Amino acid sequence: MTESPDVEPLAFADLADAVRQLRKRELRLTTARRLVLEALFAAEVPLSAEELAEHSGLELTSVYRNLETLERHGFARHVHLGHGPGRYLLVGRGEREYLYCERCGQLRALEPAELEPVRDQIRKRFGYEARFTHFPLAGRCPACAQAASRAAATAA
Amino acid sequence: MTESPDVEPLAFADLADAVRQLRKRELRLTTARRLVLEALFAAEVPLSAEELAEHSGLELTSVYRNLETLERHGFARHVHLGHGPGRYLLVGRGEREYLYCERCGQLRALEPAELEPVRDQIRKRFGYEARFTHFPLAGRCPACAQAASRAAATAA
DNA sequence: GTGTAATTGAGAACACATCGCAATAGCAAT
DNA sequence: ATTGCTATTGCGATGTGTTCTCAATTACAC
Repeated sequence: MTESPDVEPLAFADLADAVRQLRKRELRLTTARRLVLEALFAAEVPLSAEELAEHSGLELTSVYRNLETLERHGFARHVHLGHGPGRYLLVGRGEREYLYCERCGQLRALEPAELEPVRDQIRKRFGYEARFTHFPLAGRCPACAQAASRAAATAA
Repeated sequence: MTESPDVEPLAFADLADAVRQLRKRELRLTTARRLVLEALFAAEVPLSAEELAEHSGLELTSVYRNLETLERHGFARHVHLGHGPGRYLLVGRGEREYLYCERCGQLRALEPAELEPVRDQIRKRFGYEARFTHFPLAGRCPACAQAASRAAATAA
Protein backbone atom coordinates (compact mmCIF):
# COMPACT_ATOMS: atom_id res chain seq x y z
CA MET A 1 0.00 0.00 0.00
CA THR A 2 1.73 3.13 -1.16
CA GLU A 3 1.56 5.77 1.53
CA SER A 4 0.73 8.70 -0.64
CA PRO A 5 -0.63 8.01 -4.09
CA ASP A 6 1.51 10.54 -5.90
CA VAL A 7 1.76 8.31 -8.93
CA GLU A 8 0.35 9.58 -12.18
CA PRO A 9 -2.70 7.53 -13.06
CA LEU A 10 -2.27 5.49 -16.20
CA ALA A 11 -4.94 5.33 -18.89
CA PHE A 12 -6.08 1.95 -20.24
CA ALA A 13 -9.43 0.78 -21.51
CA ASP A 14 -9.38 -2.98 -21.01
CA LEU A 15 -7.23 -5.90 -19.98
CA ALA A 16 -5.38 -6.15 -23.29
CA ASP A 17 -4.62 -2.47 -23.07
CA ALA A 18 -3.40 -2.78 -19.49
CA VAL A 19 -1.18 -5.69 -20.52
CA ARG A 20 0.41 -3.55 -23.20
CA GLN A 21 1.20 -0.97 -20.55
CA LEU A 22 2.66 -3.66 -18.34
CA ARG A 23 5.02 -4.80 -21.07
CA LYS A 24 6.28 -1.27 -21.62
CA ARG A 25 7.38 -1.25 -18.01
CA GLU A 26 9.18 -4.59 -17.92
CA LEU A 27 6.41 -6.02 -15.82
CA ARG A 28 5.51 -9.60 -16.58
CA LEU A 29 2.03 -10.87 -17.08
CA THR A 30 2.03 -13.74 -14.65
CA THR A 31 -1.01 -15.81 -13.86
CA ALA A 32 -1.30 -14.12 -10.50
CA ARG A 33 -1.12 -10.66 -11.98
CA ARG A 34 -3.65 -11.47 -14.64
CA LEU A 35 -6.08 -12.83 -12.06
CA VAL A 36 -5.77 -9.72 -9.93
CA LEU A 37 -6.26 -7.47 -12.93
CA GLU A 38 -9.27 -9.46 -14.13
CA ALA A 39 -10.88 -9.32 -10.72
CA LEU A 40 -10.33 -5.57 -10.53
CA PHE A 41 -11.73 -5.07 -14.03
CA ALA A 42 -14.82 -7.07 -13.11
CA ALA A 43 -15.38 -5.31 -9.77
CA GLU A 44 -18.18 -2.80 -9.30
CA VAL A 45 -16.74 -1.59 -6.00
CA PRO A 46 -13.26 -1.37 -4.51
CA LEU A 47 -12.09 -4.75 -3.20
CA SER A 48 -9.93 -5.71 -0.27
CA ALA A 49 -6.79 -7.82 -0.75
CA GLU A 50 -8.49 -10.56 1.20
CA GLU A 51 -11.46 -10.59 -1.15
CA LEU A 52 -9.16 -10.68 -4.17
CA ALA A 53 -7.23 -13.59 -2.67
CA GLU A 54 -10.35 -15.60 -1.89
CA HIS A 55 -11.85 -14.91 -5.26
CA SER A 56 -8.72 -15.91 -7.15
CA GLY A 57 -7.26 -18.63 -4.97
CA LEU A 58 -3.98 -16.72 -4.83
CA GLU A 59 -1.84 -16.29 -1.76
CA LEU A 60 -2.74 -13.16 0.12
CA THR A 61 0.92 -12.16 0.01
CA SER A 62 1.00 -12.38 -3.73
CA VAL A 63 -2.15 -10.30 -4.04
CA TYR A 64 -0.62 -7.61 -1.85
CA ARG A 65 2.57 -7.63 -3.88
CA ASN A 66 0.70 -7.30 -7.12
CA LEU A 67 -1.46 -4.52 -5.79
CA GLU A 68 1.63 -2.71 -4.62
CA THR A 69 3.21 -3.04 -8.04
CA LEU A 70 0.04 -1.93 -9.78
CA GLU A 71 -0.17 1.08 -7.50
CA ARG A 72 3.46 2.01 -7.97
CA HIS A 73 2.97 2.04 -11.73
CA GLY A 74 -0.30 3.93 -11.75
CA PHE A 75 -2.66 1.08 -12.66
CA ALA A 76 -4.46 0.90 -9.35
CA ARG A 77 -5.16 2.78 -6.16
CA HIS A 78 -6.59 2.06 -2.76
CA VAL A 79 -9.14 3.92 -0.71
CA HIS A 80 -9.79 3.79 3.05
CA LEU A 81 -13.39 3.32 4.04
CA GLY A 82 -13.57 3.77 7.77
CA HIS A 83 -11.65 1.23 9.83
CA GLY A 84 -10.95 -2.05 8.12
CA PRO A 85 -8.78 -3.09 5.21
CA GLY A 86 -7.82 -0.87 2.32
CA ARG A 87 -9.88 -1.40 -0.83
CA TYR A 88 -8.37 -1.48 -4.29
CA LEU A 89 -9.58 -0.34 -7.67
CA LEU A 90 -8.24 0.32 -11.15
CA VAL A 91 -7.80 3.89 -12.28
CA GLY A 92 -7.29 3.28 -16.00
CA ARG A 93 -10.80 4.12 -17.04
CA GLY A 94 -10.79 7.41 -15.16
CA GLU A 95 -10.15 8.64 -11.65
CA ARG A 96 -12.93 8.68 -9.11
CA GLU A 97 -13.39 10.48 -5.85
CA TYR A 98 -15.59 9.22 -3.03
CA LEU A 99 -18.16 10.23 -0.48
CA TYR A 100 -18.41 7.71 2.33
CA CYS A 101 -21.16 7.37 4.91
CA GLU A 102 -19.65 6.55 8.29
CA ARG A 103 -22.95 5.29 9.56
CA CYS A 104 -24.17 2.85 6.90
CA GLY A 105 -21.04 2.42 4.79
CA GLN A 106 -22.62 3.72 1.59
CA LEU A 107 -20.04 4.76 -0.95
CA ARG A 108 -20.76 7.27 -3.65
CA ALA A 109 -18.27 7.59 -6.51
CA LEU A 110 -17.94 10.90 -8.31
CA GLU A 111 -16.10 12.23 -11.29
CA PRO A 112 -13.43 14.62 -10.02
CA ALA A 113 -15.11 17.40 -12.01
CA GLU A 114 -18.24 17.09 -9.90
CA LEU A 115 -16.22 18.00 -6.84
CA GLU A 116 -14.46 20.92 -8.46
CA PRO A 117 -16.72 23.56 -6.88
CA VAL A 118 -16.09 22.12 -3.44
CA ARG A 119 -12.38 21.88 -4.10
CA ASP A 120 -12.44 25.46 -5.30
CA GLN A 121 -14.04 26.77 -2.21
CA ILE A 122 -11.55 24.93 -0.01
CA ARG A 123 -8.67 26.25 -2.10
CA LYS A 124 -9.91 29.82 -1.78
CA ARG A 125 -10.60 29.68 1.93
CA PHE A 126 -7.74 27.56 3.21
CA GLY A 127 -5.24 27.19 0.39
CA TYR A 128 -5.54 23.42 0.61
CA GLU A 129 -5.81 21.30 -2.51
CA ALA A 130 -8.39 18.71 -1.48
CA ARG A 131 -8.47 15.16 -2.81
CA PHE A 132 -11.07 12.53 -1.99
CA THR A 133 -9.40 9.60 -3.73
CA HIS A 134 -7.38 8.09 -0.92
CA PHE A 135 -9.42 9.21 2.07
CA PRO A 136 -12.97 9.90 0.95
CA LEU A 137 -15.06 12.76 2.08
CA ALA A 138 -16.56 11.26 5.25
CA GLY A 139 -19.90 11.97 6.83
CA ARG A 140 -23.50 10.92 6.58
CA CYS A 141 -25.32 9.96 3.44
CA PRO A 142 -28.66 11.69 2.84
CA ALA A 143 -30.69 8.87 4.38
CA CYS A 144 -28.55 8.60 7.51
CA ALA A 145 -28.39 12.38 7.91
CA GLN A 146 -32.19 12.53 7.86
CA ALA A 147 -32.50 9.64 10.28
CA ALA A 148 -30.09 11.38 12.65
CA SER A 149 -31.88 14.72 12.53
CA ARG A 150 -35.25 13.03 13.10
CA ALA A 151 -33.79 11.24 16.11
CA ALA A 152 -32.41 14.51 17.47
CA ALA A 153 -35.82 16.16 17.05
CA THR A 154 -37.54 13.31 18.91
CA ALA A 155 -35.02 13.39 21.75
CA ALA A 156 -35.51 17.14 22.21
CA MET B 1 -11.24 2.80 19.06
CA THR B 2 -14.92 3.39 18.54
CA GLU B 3 -15.83 2.80 14.91
CA SER B 4 -18.10 5.73 14.45
CA PRO B 5 -17.84 8.60 16.90
CA ASP B 6 -21.56 9.07 17.39
CA VAL B 7 -21.08 10.00 21.02
CA GLU B 8 -22.11 13.45 22.14
CA PRO B 9 -19.01 15.44 23.00
CA LEU B 10 -18.80 16.41 26.66
CA ALA B 11 -17.85 19.90 27.79
CA PHE B 12 -15.14 20.35 30.44
CA ALA B 13 -12.59 23.09 30.93
CA ASP B 14 -9.79 21.44 32.89
CA LEU B 15 -8.73 18.26 34.62
CA ALA B 16 -10.75 18.95 37.78
CA ASP B 17 -13.79 19.54 35.65
CA ALA B 18 -13.21 16.36 33.69
CA VAL B 19 -12.84 14.44 36.94
CA ARG B 20 -16.20 15.75 38.11
CA GLN B 21 -17.73 14.43 34.89
CA LEU B 22 -16.02 11.09 35.42
CA ARG B 23 -17.54 10.76 38.87
CA LYS B 24 -21.01 11.44 37.55
CA ARG B 25 -20.62 8.43 35.31
CA GLU B 26 -19.33 5.96 37.89
CA LEU B 27 -15.92 6.10 36.32
CA ARG B 28 -13.00 5.98 38.72
CA LEU B 29 -10.08 8.30 38.69
CA THR B 30 -7.27 5.78 38.70
CA THR B 31 -3.63 6.67 38.34
CA ALA B 32 -3.65 5.37 34.79
CA ARG B 33 -6.70 7.37 33.85
CA ARG B 34 -5.32 10.53 35.39
CA LEU B 35 -2.02 10.14 33.54
CA VAL B 36 -3.79 9.69 30.23
CA LEU B 37 -6.02 12.69 30.86
CA GLU B 38 -3.08 14.85 31.91
CA ALA B 39 -1.11 13.90 28.82
CA LEU B 40 -4.07 14.70 26.60
CA PHE B 41 -4.64 18.03 28.35
CA ALA B 42 -0.99 18.93 27.88
CA ALA B 43 -0.85 17.85 24.23
CA GLU B 44 -0.72 20.37 21.43
CA VAL B 45 -1.46 17.75 18.81
CA PRO B 46 -3.36 14.46 18.76
CA LEU B 47 -1.28 11.65 20.26
CA SER B 48 -1.07 7.96 19.46
CA ALA B 49 -1.70 5.34 22.14
CA GLU B 50 1.94 4.33 21.82
CA GLU B 51 3.10 7.86 22.53
CA LEU B 52 0.80 8.11 25.53
CA ALA B 53 2.11 4.81 26.85
CA GLU B 54 5.76 5.79 26.47
CA HIS B 55 5.18 9.19 27.95
CA SER B 56 3.34 7.82 30.96
CA GLY B 57 5.03 4.47 31.54
CA LEU B 58 1.63 2.78 31.39
CA GLU B 59 0.89 -0.49 29.67
CA LEU B 60 -0.19 0.06 26.08
CA THR B 61 -3.26 -2.06 26.79
CA SER B 62 -4.28 0.15 29.65
CA VAL B 63 -3.86 3.26 27.56
CA TYR B 64 -6.08 1.79 24.84
CA ARG B 65 -8.69 0.80 27.38
CA ASN B 66 -8.74 4.24 28.89
CA LEU B 67 -8.95 5.90 25.53
CA GLU B 68 -11.82 3.63 24.63
CA THR B 69 -13.65 4.54 27.83
CA LEU B 70 -12.96 8.22 27.32
CA GLU B 71 -14.27 8.00 23.78
CA ARG B 72 -17.35 6.08 24.77
CA HIS B 73 -18.25 8.76 27.29
CA GLY B 74 -17.55 11.73 25.05
CA PHE B 75 -14.32 12.96 26.66
CA ALA B 76 -12.04 12.10 23.77
CA ARG B 77 -11.93 11.27 20.10
CA HIS B 78 -9.44 9.90 17.61
CA VAL B 79 -8.51 11.07 14.18
CA HIS B 80 -6.83 9.15 11.34
CA LEU B 81 -3.90 10.93 9.74
CA GLY B 82 -2.90 8.90 6.71
CA HIS B 83 -1.65 5.41 7.43
CA GLY B 84 -0.36 4.77 10.91
CA PRO B 85 -1.97 4.67 14.31
CA GLY B 86 -5.05 6.57 15.35
CA ARG B 87 -4.33 9.78 17.27
CA TYR B 88 -6.31 10.86 20.28
CA LEU B 89 -7.41 14.20 21.64
CA LEU B 90 -9.80 15.67 24.18
CA VAL B 91 -12.97 17.31 22.95
CA GLY B 92 -14.01 19.03 26.18
CA ARG B 93 -12.74 22.44 25.22
CA GLY B 94 -14.51 22.41 21.88
CA GLU B 95 -14.72 20.20 18.83
CA ARG B 96 -12.20 20.60 16.05
CA GLU B 97 -12.15 19.52 12.45
CA TYR B 98 -8.99 18.91 10.48
CA LEU B 99 -7.25 19.50 7.19
CA TYR B 100 -4.41 17.07 6.64
CA CYS B 101 -1.59 17.32 4.12
CA GLU B 102 -0.87 13.88 2.69
CA ARG B 103 2.52 15.01 1.47
CA CYS B 104 4.13 16.65 4.51
CA GLY B 105 1.80 15.60 7.29
CA GLN B 106 0.82 19.12 8.27
CA LEU B 107 -2.36 19.22 10.29
CA ARG B 108 -4.56 22.27 10.45
CA ALA B 109 -7.27 22.39 13.11
CA LEU B 110 -10.40 24.41 12.47
CA GLU B 111 -13.46 25.40 14.40
CA PRO B 112 -16.41 23.55 12.89
CA ALA B 113 -17.99 26.92 12.06
CA GLU B 114 -15.14 27.73 9.69
CA LEU B 115 -16.06 24.72 7.61
CA GLU B 116 -19.75 25.47 7.55
CA PRO B 117 -19.71 27.01 4.05
CA VAL B 118 -17.95 23.94 2.67
CA ARG B 119 -20.32 21.64 4.48
CA ASP B 120 -23.21 23.66 3.15
CA GLN B 121 -22.16 23.32 -0.43
CA ILE B 122 -21.68 19.58 -0.04
CA ARG B 123 -25.08 19.28 1.59
CA LYS B 124 -26.75 21.18 -1.25
CA ARG B 125 -25.00 19.33 -4.04
CA PHE B 126 -24.86 15.80 -2.73
CA GLY B 127 -27.09 15.64 0.33
CA TYR B 128 -24.16 14.41 2.40
CA GLU B 129 -23.51 15.80 5.85
CA ALA B 130 -19.72 16.11 5.88
CA ARG B 131 -17.59 15.76 9.00
CA PHE B 132 -13.84 16.20 9.19
CA THR B 133 -13.36 15.10 12.77
CA HIS B 134 -12.65 11.39 12.35
CA PHE B 135 -11.21 11.38 8.85
CA PRO B 136 -9.81 14.81 8.07
CA LEU B 137 -10.17 16.59 4.81
CA ALA B 138 -7.14 15.19 2.98
CA GLY B 139 -5.04 16.82 0.31
CA ARG B 140 -2.11 19.16 -0.01
CA CYS B 141 -1.30 22.07 2.26
CA PRO B 142 -0.66 25.40 0.54
CA ALA B 143 3.12 24.92 0.50
CA CYS B 144 2.99 21.40 -0.90
CA ALA B 145 0.33 22.33 -3.44
CA GLN B 146 2.59 25.11 -4.73
CA ALA B 147 5.62 22.86 -4.80
CA ALA B 148 3.66 20.29 -6.80
CA SER B 149 2.36 22.79 -9.33
CA ARG B 150 5.84 24.25 -9.80
CA ALA B 151 7.23 20.76 -10.39
CA ALA B 152 4.48 20.07 -12.93
CA ALA B 153 5.27 23.31 -14.75
CA THR B 154 8.98 22.44 -14.91
CA ALA B 155 8.30 18.94 -16.16
CA ALA B 156 6.08 20.27 -18.94
C1' DG C 1 15.60 -24.39 -25.83
C1' DT C 2 18.37 -21.60 -22.66
C1' DG C 3 19.59 -17.81 -19.44
C1' DT C 4 18.29 -14.23 -16.51
C1' DA C 5 15.63 -11.74 -13.61
C1' DA C 6 10.93 -10.96 -12.09
C1' DT C 7 7.70 -13.27 -9.49
C1' DT C 8 5.67 -16.82 -6.59
C1' DG C 9 4.27 -19.66 -2.39
C1' DA C 10 4.79 -20.45 2.30
C1' DG C 11 5.72 -18.90 6.54
C1' DA C 12 7.69 -15.62 9.71
C1' DA C 13 7.50 -11.02 11.24
C1' DC C 14 5.50 -6.58 12.00
C1' DA C 15 2.16 -2.77 13.35
C1' DC C 16 -1.89 -1.62 15.49
C1' DA C 17 -5.58 -2.93 18.42
C1' DT C 18 -8.41 -6.02 21.48
C1' DC C 19 -9.37 -9.78 24.79
C1' DG C 20 -9.13 -12.95 29.05
C1' DC C 21 -8.22 -13.39 33.59
C1' DA C 22 -6.28 -13.22 38.05
C1' DA C 23 -4.56 -9.51 41.02
C1' DT C 24 -5.17 -4.73 42.50
C1' DA C 25 -7.06 -0.54 43.95
C1' DG C 26 -11.03 3.23 43.92
C1' DC C 27 -14.59 4.58 46.32
C1' DA C 28 -18.91 4.12 49.26
C1' DA C 29 -20.59 2.61 53.41
C1' DT C 30 -19.65 1.60 57.92
C1' DA D 1 -9.64 3.26 59.58
C1' DT D 2 -11.75 -0.99 57.80
C1' DT D 3 -14.48 -3.48 54.80
C1' DG D 4 -16.75 -4.88 50.57
C1' DC D 5 -17.93 -4.35 45.97
C1' DT D 6 -16.53 -3.85 41.41
C1' DA D 7 -14.02 -1.01 38.10
C1' DT D 8 -9.65 -1.21 36.57
C1' DT D 9 -4.90 -2.90 35.94
C1' DG D 10 -0.90 -5.73 34.33
C1' DC D 11 0.48 -8.98 31.36
C1' DG D 12 0.20 -12.23 27.98
C1' DA D 13 -2.32 -14.09 24.29
C1' DT D 14 -5.02 -13.16 20.22
C1' DG D 15 -6.77 -10.87 16.15
C1' DT D 16 -6.46 -8.21 11.86
C1' DG D 17 -4.13 -6.03 8.22
C1' DT D 18 0.23 -5.76 5.85
C1' DT D 19 5.16 -6.54 4.77
C1' DC D 20 9.38 -9.32 4.59
C1' DT D 21 12.58 -13.39 3.62
C1' DC D 22 14.10 -16.77 0.76
C1' DA D 23 14.34 -20.75 -1.98
C1' DA D 24 11.76 -22.47 -5.94
C1' DT D 25 9.45 -21.25 -10.13
C1' DT D 26 8.27 -19.10 -14.43
C1' DA D 27 7.81 -15.28 -17.95
C1' DC D 28 10.02 -13.46 -21.52
C1' DA D 29 14.19 -12.16 -24.50
C1' DC D 30 17.51 -14.21 -27.19
